[in-house]
Amino acid sequence: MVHIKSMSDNAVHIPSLEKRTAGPGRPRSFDEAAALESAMHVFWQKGFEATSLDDLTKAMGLSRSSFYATFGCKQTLFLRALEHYSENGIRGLKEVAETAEDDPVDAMMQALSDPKGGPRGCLLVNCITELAPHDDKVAEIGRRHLENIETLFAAAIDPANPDAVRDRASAYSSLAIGTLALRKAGVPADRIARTLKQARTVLMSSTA
Amino acid sequence: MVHIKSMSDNAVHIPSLEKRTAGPGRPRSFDEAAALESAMHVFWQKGFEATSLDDLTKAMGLSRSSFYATFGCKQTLFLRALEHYSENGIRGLKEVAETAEDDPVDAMMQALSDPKGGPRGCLLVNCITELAPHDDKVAEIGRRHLENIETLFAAAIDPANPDAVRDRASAYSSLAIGTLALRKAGVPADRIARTLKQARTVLMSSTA
DNA sequence: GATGATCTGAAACGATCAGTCCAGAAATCA
DNA sequence: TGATTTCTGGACTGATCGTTTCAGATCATC
Repeated sequence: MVHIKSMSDNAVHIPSLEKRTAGPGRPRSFDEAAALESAMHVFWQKGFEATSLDDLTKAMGLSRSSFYATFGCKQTLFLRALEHYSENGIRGLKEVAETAEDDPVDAMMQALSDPKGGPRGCLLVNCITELAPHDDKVAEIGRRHLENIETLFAAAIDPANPDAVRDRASAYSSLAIGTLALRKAGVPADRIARTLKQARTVLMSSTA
Repeated sequence: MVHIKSMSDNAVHIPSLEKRTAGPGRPRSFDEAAALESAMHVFWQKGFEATSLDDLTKAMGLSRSSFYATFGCKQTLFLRALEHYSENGIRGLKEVAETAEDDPVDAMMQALSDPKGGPRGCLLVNCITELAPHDDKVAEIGRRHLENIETLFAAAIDPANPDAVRDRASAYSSLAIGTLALRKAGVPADRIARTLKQARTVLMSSTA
């Protein structure tokens, strides 16, 4: 732990957000979005605390100087990575629901419980667990993410009246997220699938 | 991160386990079990990585020397703390189920979702999220813990034939654990309670 | 070619980390 | 009393941490 004056401090300066107009000078030789994506994957794999600046610069292919000139500091990059992850994740989940062949709810639960990230689970759930209790910004991003997931579930359950099934949507969401712990602990995938299917069958058969 | 040669290495030396026979010399002036308990709470609050030796010794009321003489190193203490937590937690959950006035399953879900640890959630779920993918020992302790929870649920659902309702027990367990993420993200308690109640009602009404 | 922005790589900063070691005080037993 | 063990507290090691700074190379515009 270093003197990072609480990651929750407001008004962090993010240099790269003031896009400079094309003019004289050497142009940026790396793709900022691609670098952000790479950083996200590192945070995803190792968590915030365990990710070092060397890990980041190595994965992003940047020198330390460019890193700080572009992203300000580790925490702001981290928050941007979280936002990026959330946007991507929600968009992806929406697509899963829309392109599902028969049961969109089932497809969403599958996608949440067995994410493309593999055993890394969901970056935001990881971060909520690791940091949210001590960091308001992370908590808020996490809350928004969970809320968006619930909204998608509600829409999938009853497109005509999603507000009425909000609690059930929340239950689906929580259940899928809960199975991530099983997966990370090494419980075999088929057992998790059975758990999910069982719950889905029961919840589906009910109209409550 | 330091050179901790992977926490998963086997055969870690734990000095305190060779209990010394009462003989000459100054007797130990602190309660090892109480110190372990204190350490557990620190890990619970901050996680493994973010907990420093100073945090530990301060909370445990030990000098650095006594700490290392008694517990060997941070990792072994940590693993002992996890075991201690799991035993306590399972015993407590069992008691909750046994002393529940009407619905033991409901009482268990409440206890899991709103643990005595408050916003810290469940220590083992936290550790699974933070460390299990990179640490076999943590993963194994976590897996055992989750399994024990499921067993308790199964016994509460159908004491006569718990094996038959294992999947449903797993669903209850995962759901309760999933709501911990909501809690940590700062979702209001009453909304979480509604989610839980909704799922419980539905799952209860079914015999599947 | 000059200017200016960005690049690189490396060095250095102060701080914190886990873990070791030591000297002296304190407390028990023979 | 003497032997033995644990106590405390602080100094120390070697490493890593996030961050800053700098000199020199590079590449675009004027």
